[in-house]
Amino acid sequence: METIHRERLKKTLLEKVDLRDEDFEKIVTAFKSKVIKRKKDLLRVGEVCRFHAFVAQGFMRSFSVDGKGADHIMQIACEGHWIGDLFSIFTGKPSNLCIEAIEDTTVLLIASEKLEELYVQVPALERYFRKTLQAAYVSTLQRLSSTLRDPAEVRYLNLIQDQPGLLKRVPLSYIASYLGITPESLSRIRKQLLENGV
Amino acid sequence: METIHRERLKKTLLEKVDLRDEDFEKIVTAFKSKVIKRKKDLLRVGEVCRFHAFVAQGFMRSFSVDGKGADHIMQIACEGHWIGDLFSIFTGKPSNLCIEAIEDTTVLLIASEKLEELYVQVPALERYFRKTLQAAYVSTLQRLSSTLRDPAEVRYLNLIQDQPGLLKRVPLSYIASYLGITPESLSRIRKQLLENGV
DNA sequence: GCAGACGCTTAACATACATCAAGCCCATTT
DNA sequence: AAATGGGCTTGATGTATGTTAAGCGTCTGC
Repeated sequence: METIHRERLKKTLLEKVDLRDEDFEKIVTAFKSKVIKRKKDLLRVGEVCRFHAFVAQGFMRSFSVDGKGADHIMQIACEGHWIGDLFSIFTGKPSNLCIEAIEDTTVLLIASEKLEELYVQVPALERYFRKTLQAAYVSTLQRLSSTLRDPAEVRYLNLIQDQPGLLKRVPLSYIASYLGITPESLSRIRKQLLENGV
Repeated sequence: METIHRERLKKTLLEKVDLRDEDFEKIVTAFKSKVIKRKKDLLRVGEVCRFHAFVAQGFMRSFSVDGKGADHIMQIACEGHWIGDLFSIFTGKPSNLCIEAIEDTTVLLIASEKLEELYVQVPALERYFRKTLQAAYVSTLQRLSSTLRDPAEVRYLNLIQDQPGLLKRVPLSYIASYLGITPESLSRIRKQLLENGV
């Protein structure tokens, strides 16, 4: 594993918990790195997801495909974030999601079983994941709330305010899908905003 | 605390983890019961939520109010389920939600701080809440996914299939709000379904 | 340098759902 | 029994978003 990716992982863990160097060494050996080319996938619909993936460099997305073949993006994960299908990991059932690289991406993978074992040896790691899970849950609740009550224009503005980097590196069609609208609708919304000087 | 409510709590915990009687005794003394009359609230917008509430009997709902004064129901919790504002509990910030009784309801309250202390004394309790949190998160992800991809009719059918009891005890206007539509729209959807003999 | 694919935009039209306003049914109060 | 109010439905109309189809740049592989 390249040093830069190790350091990226270490930095991310240290943001939430204290970790002795020897603990980090134990942790890092449980990961293996993998490069995924743009538009290639890490998980396909129907497979059981047995890993958590840490995005060391690049962008990944997870999405489901509806009856008409349209994508619906659940998550967009950039450097320093995790991606996986928690439904499949926790229940052991086949995933309804596809996980794929948006650009050439390096992920660090850890088997979910292995992670459970590490929890016992390194309690700080369990604390890290509990905190991360809590934060992700709260953020999903807010996304749901916003989806239920705000029009697409407001959701778009909130998104680019929270994650300005997205616009630069992710196609607009993906952002539209993440917001739950079509690329055409997003295009109209953006035009409207431009005309009003926002 | 009435015996029937103690037993309701005990039964719910035992569904997910093993628990010695003495541990349950330790746990149960940390709760205090409270009766909330129909339409009265347990938490108001702007307050910091410092508790988890176990619904021992009755129905509670949590909702936010938008700029036009319309409710948007985030959660409907019946007997054996938990309700609270995780955003506020985890961040310590004031809540954007109101939590209120749908019918006369008995809740068992535990301070979130107290719960943290109990985790140390009774590891099985921490395991219980971790599992519960995971399940709730996964279920929220699926609700979000459905909200993004399915029309309201499908979401309604899924809801009454998963929780048939709701229809009997919760006003349709609340179900509409939970689905993210108006009561008028839900009424039309139900009419349509009746005409098609569903 | 060119063909093709991709990402984005635009326009015309269709649909799902919201809004506004009215009225009905049923339970509760008087 | 009449009056009241809440919950639900209905109809007419409005709006946000979807659908279909076309076109336009830009990048990329050949």
